[in-house]
Formats: sequence, structure tokens, C-alpha cells
Amino acid sequence: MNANDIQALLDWYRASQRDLPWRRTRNIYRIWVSEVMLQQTQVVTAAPYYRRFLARFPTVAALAAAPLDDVLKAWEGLGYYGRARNLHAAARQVVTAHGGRVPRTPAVFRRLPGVGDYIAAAVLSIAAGEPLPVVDGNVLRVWARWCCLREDVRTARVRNRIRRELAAVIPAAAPGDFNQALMELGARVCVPRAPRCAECPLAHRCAARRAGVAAALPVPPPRRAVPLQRAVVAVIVRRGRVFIQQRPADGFLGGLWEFPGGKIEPGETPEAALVRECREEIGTAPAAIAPLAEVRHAYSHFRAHLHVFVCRLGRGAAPRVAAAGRWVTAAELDDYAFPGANRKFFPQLREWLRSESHPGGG
DNA sequence: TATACGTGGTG
DNA sequence: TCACCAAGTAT
Repeated sequence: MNANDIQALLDWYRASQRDLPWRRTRNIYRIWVSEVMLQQTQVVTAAPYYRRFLARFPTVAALAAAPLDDVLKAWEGLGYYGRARNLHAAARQVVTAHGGRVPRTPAVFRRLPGVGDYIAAAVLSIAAGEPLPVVDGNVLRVWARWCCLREDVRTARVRNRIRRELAAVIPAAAPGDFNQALMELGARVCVPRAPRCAECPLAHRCAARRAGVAAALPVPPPRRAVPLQRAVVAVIVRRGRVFIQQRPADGFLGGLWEFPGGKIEPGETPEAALVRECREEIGTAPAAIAPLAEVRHAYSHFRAHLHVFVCRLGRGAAPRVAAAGRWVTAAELDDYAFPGANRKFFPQLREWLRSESHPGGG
């Protein structure tokens, strides 16, 4: 990629870039938040979260001072909740170890939780002018086509080679624009399925385009089968309230709230699994159960089929681990961060609670 | 190095 | 319905 190619790319970017909320600031904290949200997440999905998050946590100090539950609530529905936990922890480190100022030294910023090679390069090139190339999915695709690379670009070896090649050409005068231009090109023109080469400022010198194989690159990795997990959910109702509990702070959906329940074992009926899970999780079997909904949900690495039941405990029975849980009304559910798979049956649950509170009505 | 980690858009 | 994909990081 020579100076003319780079200028053509920058010209295209400056003339046709989208007006995105994080492009209206050079504040390093705001740029950082945007890049965390944009991991494995499309611009249209992240944008509303970005606005709400920064209205709620306008500074790194405000984020550090907030309870993690508030941060997770602001992240609810965005997925990869470890991003929110790491960002929150990193904000606290900035306050406690860096005097409340986001470090602009690459090696220092890179050590914060949740900051990897991509985030460090993106944030510091955009907000601090550091000539660090980003290597994300867009850049890999653009570069694989530009060079007509037939190797698997996801391997560390090829990624590192691409990073070195980009480091040799990234313009010191505009590293942030160069990085964003490559990503913008990948997101809007050099797209995966049907690249719009007619609109591409680099098409006339693109090796894959000349070879007529742009759409076939980069070569996709072999796909593995996605397992299907059947599970039960117990919505325990008592006097118009439902029982919820918080998941462990780390790991899958860490820190989010949910209803008791769990996997259906092979050969087990949903009803049997429900009774078993209630005994295991809250020490009590339900006295009565009724099906409420069935939910299908695709997680990052498996699919789930949820059988949701409304349950009542016997007179005087109580969840044995009530200290870890709460009884909440339908309205109060909105105060807690729930996984998307749970949100899917909230309408049915709310309708059920409504009809129960007005017996004989409607 | 390979796998865990969410969700929604898109064809 | 479904597979693929998206401004990746941690372990």
C-alpha cells in the first residue's frame, strides 16, 4: 500500500464517513467506551447503548463510583457481559492507580482489564495520535483481499504479520483516521458476502479484485456443530411477586439476574427436571406448576430451548437460599439486568401476573 | 493455541 | 429456520 493508496483511502473516509456519536469527541474515556461496545457488535446495535451509557456514566470517575449492578443494567441486552465487568474494574483502576486520568502510554493502557491489542491500538490512535494499527475482522478481510491472501487470517501468525505490514504504512499524521478508514471500508464496502467493489477507493489496485476472487476471501474457517441445550426455568410466584437470584459474578452471564432452573438431563421430562432443579437450587420442590412459555435462544456457543413454568411452593415453604435472591413485582423486574433469553418470556409472565391479580376479570 | 463468551442483523 | 457475521479479550 503506497502513499497514493493511503491518500485515496483517507479521502474516501473523510468524504463519506458515517456521523457516529463517538466520532463527535476526542475524549479518551468516551472513545474507550465506544470501542469496548463495538467488540463483536455492529455499529447500529452499539450506538443507542453508547448514548445511554455515557449519559449515565459521563466520566471515568462516575463509572468507577457506580455499583457493578448499575453498569450491568446499562449493558443489559448488549451481550458479552465480561466487557462491562472489565470496563468497570478498569475504571476503578484508573481512579485508584492513575489519579483518575486514563493512561495514554500504550503499555500502561494495555494492562487494564478488557484492553487487548485491538482496544489499545484503536483508543490510543484515535484519542492520542499513537501510530498503532488496529487488526480487527474488518481489517483482516480488507487486507486479505487487498493482498489476495489465501491463508487463514485468524491465526496469530498471519494476524501478526498483517499488523507489522500495517505498522509500516500507517501515517503518523493521521493514525486514527487510517484505522477507522480501513474498518469503515470493511463495514460498508468491502463487506463479507457481496463486496461493493464499484464503490471502493482501492479497487483498482486490489489483488483479489484483479484475480476475480474478492468475494471468496478471506477463506472461512471450518465450522463446528453448535450444541442444543434443553433447560427449565422456574418462575416461583408468591403473593404477586416472583423469586429471582443473581448469577455468580464471573463466567457465563456473570452478575446478571435470573430465575431458578437448569439443564434437562438426557431422558428427563421438563417437569421432572423442574422439580429436581428446584430441590437442588432452593431446597424445596414446587407444590404446583403450570407451563408459561417455551423460548428458543441462540447464545454465543450453543443454542438453548427453555421450558418456562410458573410454580407455587407449599404453604410455609420458602426458598432455602432466599438471602441470595429477592421477591420482586412485575414492575421491579425492570430494575434488574436479565439475560435476553429471560426477557423473551417477560411479556407472558407479566400477562400471567396481571390475570392472576384480577381473578375473573377480562 | 483453542475455546468460552451474547445478541441482533442479514441473506 | 438457519448459518454467518459483527470495531475482540481472557485464559
